[in-house]
Formats: sequence, structure tokens, C-alpha cells
Amino acid sequence: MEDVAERAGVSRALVSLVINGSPKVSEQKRRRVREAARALGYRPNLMARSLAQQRTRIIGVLVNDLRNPFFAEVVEGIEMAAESGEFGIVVLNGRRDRGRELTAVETLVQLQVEGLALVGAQLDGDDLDEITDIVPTVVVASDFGRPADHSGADVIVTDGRRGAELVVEHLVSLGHERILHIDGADNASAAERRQGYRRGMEAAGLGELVDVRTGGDDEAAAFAAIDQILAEPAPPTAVFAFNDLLAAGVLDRLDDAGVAVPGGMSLVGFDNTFISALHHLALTTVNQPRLTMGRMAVDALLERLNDGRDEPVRHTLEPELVVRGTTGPPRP
Amino acid sequence: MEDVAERAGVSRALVSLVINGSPKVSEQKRRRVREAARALGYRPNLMARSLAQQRTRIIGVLVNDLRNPFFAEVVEGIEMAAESGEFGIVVLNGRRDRGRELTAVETLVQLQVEGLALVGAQLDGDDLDEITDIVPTVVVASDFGRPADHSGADVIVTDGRRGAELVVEHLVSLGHERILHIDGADNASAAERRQGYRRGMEAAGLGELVDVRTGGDDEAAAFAAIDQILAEPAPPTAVFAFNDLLAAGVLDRLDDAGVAVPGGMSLVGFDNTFISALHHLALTTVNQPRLTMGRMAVDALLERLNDGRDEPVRHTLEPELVVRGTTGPPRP
DNA sequence: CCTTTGGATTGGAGCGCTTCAACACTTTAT
DNA sequence: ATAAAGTGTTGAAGCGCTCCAATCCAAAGG
Repeated sequence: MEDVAERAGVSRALVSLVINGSPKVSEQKRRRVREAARALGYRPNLMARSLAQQRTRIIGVLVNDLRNPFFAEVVEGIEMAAESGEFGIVVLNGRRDRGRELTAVETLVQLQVEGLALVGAQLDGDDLDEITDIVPTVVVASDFGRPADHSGADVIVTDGRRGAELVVEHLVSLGHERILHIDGADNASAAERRQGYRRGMEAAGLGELVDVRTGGDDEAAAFAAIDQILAEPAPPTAVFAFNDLLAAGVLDRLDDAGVAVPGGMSLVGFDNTFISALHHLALTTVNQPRLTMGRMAVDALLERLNDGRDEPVRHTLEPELVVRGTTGPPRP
Repeated sequence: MEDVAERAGVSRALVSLVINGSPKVSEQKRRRVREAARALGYRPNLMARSLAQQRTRIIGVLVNDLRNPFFAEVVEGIEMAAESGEFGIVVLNGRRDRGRELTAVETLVQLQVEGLALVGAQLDGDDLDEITDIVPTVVVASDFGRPADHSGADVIVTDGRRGAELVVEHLVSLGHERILHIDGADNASAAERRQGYRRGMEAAGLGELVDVRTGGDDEAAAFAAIDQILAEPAPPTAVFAFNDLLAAGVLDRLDDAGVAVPGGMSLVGFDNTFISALHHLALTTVNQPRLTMGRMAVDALLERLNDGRDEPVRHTLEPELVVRGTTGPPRP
């Protein structure tokens, strides 16, 4: 910067003004500075600028698992919204590990991000409380189920309970009774969907038949559960899997076992990722508006940063059942 | 930091030493500083630290498209390797747009990243030359086809030419002759695969039948091409798609058109993403060792940063044909 | 001709940290 | 006892930038 100033025959302060597009600089000097900067290949040091300015214009994003297309799309939504709000984002990958998530958050905080978006985080409520004290936070696509007044974080979720209910209703309307749920284990949104499943079953008078098995959040997690289920005397006629990835695993395993879908077993996923739309899977699933969720997350953050809101908000989006080819009437 | 120093009754310099784990600090003061820091909830400002230290220990990662599981996994490989090299990474998403990639690189450079990994970048050779002058760069999973001495960037690729040849060889060995290629349009690794396809066809004496159609890099891009192909008098008996995503689109469209796979048409993808492994697709494809690519990319960067290497290296990994269920003998 | 006004420019302090030379104490060797 | 050699600790400079108050200058007003 020093060099640029010298070459342009002005002070460092003036260079700063030009770089930041201040209106109160004469055309002539502006040109000279611009030119000098180009000639010297000058690029401002973002670190120094942030330090001096006492702000970074960065939103930190912690994502549970980048490989899951669902999260990847939420992140894209966040990115696009941040961009139009003149913010950059820094994405860190928790890789499904709470410890890693914690250090990732620490890194982001030290990076002085102005806001934090936790996408599908595994953190627990206490972690969240601590974080919220430090930096404006929005939780996306996972629910810590805290009373609104307890945690300071904003929450953007699709109603997982309702989504699960829709699934059960759909299956019941097809005539299913033995509907089993392979859950997301300790995944952040697993509890809600479990609950929705239960309520749906009870509402249909099927409370006795509630059956939840431990799954996880990828294809592999489905294998053990399915093997076990098929070995039992009275297997279910329908399986509701925690998410599309898990459902894909279920589908594979059923295929291995020679069980036709939906002829021998109906199957439903969750998330409506592009995978479920592939014709060869044609997975019945529940849609979550991913881009919208990302956008709303950023909006929530910006309201805090720009408009000074400081009570937490919670936006619950409506899930939508997407019926494709993996659900049908139960086998006789 | 000031406050911590005061509370612990020491100088700011000492606090710095403690934070950075210097061995030359007495146990007593170390404890006092630690305690004061905890009590005050002190966290070092990474920006200030980087500024003072004149290094960031950050590797910038620019990725072509986060939604493509292939890239997401390469990024995971990079992340894991960076972590063990005591580096952090910052991931920016180019979203398949050269302009956005350019500004992303600019952002990363201003962030003072110490190294840059371009994953599947769309940038052209001149862009790359400029970037290379500024920061150590490694190009992953895309090839600018520059002579080694021309660009200063390291390159980590799977041999796309060879991969495409393997595909053609496989199809030819099954008896196919009318093998068509739906390419990746102007995607960074499209040219290599096109070339491999051509060479494979020529080597098999099928030079006359070379037929390349414009595709892209996701499912949607396949539709137009397939519709057109099926409308022609003598459709091919096999299609080699640029990547798995595109192949999935082809599969869908063939399905719509009532063409059986592989009975009526054989199909091959590229990348061996988890999608191709789903039993219901069971896509024959070409594997790229994604995690290894990520690791090698970081290694290349670290050699430059830590060991001072400064001539570019190029690592070409061997592709591997993965035969699944979408390829078989041609229809009669 | 002198004062006012207002826009353009600049000096310098300060952002939170690291680092290095210098200093203050101990301990050990002489 | 004194010098030499460690150990721990600190003051202050400096990293690259921003931004405020101060200054400068030219045009306008009296």
C-alpha cells in the first residue's frame, strides 16, 4: 500500500479511500491510484483490513456432512443469500463428529465471523448456549428442541414431525399397518422424525405396531437394520427411513434379499435430494425447501447484524410429501 | 489480551507466549494466565495473529461444484490431509461459473492463503498463469493441458484419457461398435475424456464411428442429447457419459423412452461416485481415487511451503474400470 | 483584499497480536 | 566473592490497514 501511495504520489490514506470507493476523491487521483495499484499488482490484505475495521463481513458455516447432497444444497442457499447481503462465507465440515464441530466453531469464532450458521449440527443444547453467547447464531435443519426463551439462537427447520406424519398417513392410506421406522440414531433431526412417526401411528390407531430401529445417516447404516428385520417372523410391509441416503441403502439391501419394492415392501425417504428423483430409485420422500432454508438462515442473521434484532426467531417450514414409485399397497 | 495480562499480573508478551505454548514460561505464570484467559472468556483474534505472524496457515480451496459428490469427496481428502499438516482450509464454491471462480480466487488471495487448491476449476490457462505467480497452486481433477514448463502449478489428475480408453475397450470387448460419447461440454476434464474416447475408438478400428455429442455435468444436460439420439435412424448401442451425474440423467431418459439398459443400450459413467454404486443404478463407471487425490494435492502444496520445492510436479493417477450392471452385449 | 466555506488530502493513532532485543534474576563455575 | 551462563519476563516496534481530526487549497462571499 505504501508503494502504491508513493508511485501515485499520494498518501496511504488516499489509497485506502480509493480502494474502498469513497466518493470524495478527485477523478485524477483516483485514476492515478488505480493505475499504480494495477502496475504493482497490489491487493489489499483482508486480514489487516478486518483488523482495522473491526469487522469481517464473514458468515461462518458449519456443516454436518458435506457429502450429503442435502446439506450441500442448503449451503448453496446460504452462499447465494450471503453474497447478495455483501457477506462472504467460510464453510467448515464437521464430518459428523461433535468434537470436530466444536473445534470448527472455535476456529470460526477466532476468525471473527460476524454470524454463524450451523447446518445439521450434532452439537448439544449446552454447546449451543455457549456459542450463542459469543456470536449471533442460526441453526438450520436441525432442532435442539429448546424452549424458545432458553437459547438465543434462531432456528430454521422444516417441520420434521409433520413430515413424518405425512409419511405415515400416506402409507396408512395405502393400507399399511406394520410400518417400521429406521431412524437417524443420534442425528440432530432424528428425534423429531421419530416423534412424528409415533404420533402418526398413534393417530391411525396403530400405536401397538410402533417399531423404531437404529439407523444412521448414510447407506451403510441401513444394512444391519434391514438384515435383522428380514430375519424376523413378521416383517413390516413398509419402511420409513430417516433420509434419502439411508433409504437408498435400504433399497440396495432389499434388492440383495430379493424383496421387490414396492411389491414386497414400501419404502419412504426424507429430504427429496436429487438421488430420490432418479427414475431407477423413484423414491417416495418428503421435500425440504433447501435453498429457501439457506436464504432464511442468512436473513435471520442479517436481521440481527443489520437491524439489531436480538430476540430469537424460529421459522418452521412446511414439509411436502413427494410420492414416487417406492410406495404402493401392502403385499397380501 | 490486555485484560488477561492485567488479571494475571503479567505483560501482554507473556500472555502471547502462553497461548502459543512456549516452553520458556514458568508453570506458575502459565497457570495464572490460563486461568485469567478462561475467566475472561478470552479468545485470540486469528486476524491479528495472522497479521503479526505474517502467515495464516490456511489453504484456500476452490471447488467447481459442491453439489457434485465427486468434488465433495476430493475436498474431504484435502481437508483431512490439511488437518494433519496443521493447516486449515477455506472452501469457496465456484458453482460452475468462471467469473465466480475468478472472484473466489481473488478473495482467497486477499485472505492471504498460503496455498491454493483448484478442484475441477473452469479457469483457463491464462487465469492459471496469473494465479500461479501469486500463490503456490495445485490443480486437482482437471487438466489445463499446459506443457509442464509453462505453468507453475502442480497438477493432480486421474488419467482421463486412459480412463476413457478403458471404457471403449470394455465396450468393444462386449461387441459394441456404435459407441457414442456425451461429453462434458467445456468442463475442465472434458477434453481429455473426449480424446481418450477418440483414441480408443481408433485403436479398435472404429474411427469412422466416432460420435461425440455435447452434454454437460449434471443430469439435466443429458436429456436433450438422448432425445436427439433416439430420434436418429441408427442409434448407438452404447453410450459413454462424461460423468456419473450425466449418466444418471441418461439412464432416466432412456427409461422414459422405454429403452432397457443394458439390453437395449449399454451405459458407462465416470467418477465412481456413490451414486453409481446404488444397486438400482449399478452403473458401470471409472473410478478416480478421490481421497488420494485430495491428499496428494495437499502434499504437493506442503512440499512447496515446507520444503521449498519450486518446480511444478504432475501426478497422474491410474483410473480403474468398475464394471457393474449397465453394460452388456449390444442388442442384436 | 480578506474571510468563509467546503471539498480534497494527509498525518497519525489504533486494531490485537508476535517477536526480538534487553533486562532482571538465579544458578553454576571459577 | 565474582564472573559467566542460563531462565523468565518485558517494553516496544511492527504487521497492513482504516478513519478521525487536522490541514490545505481554491472558489465564493463580503
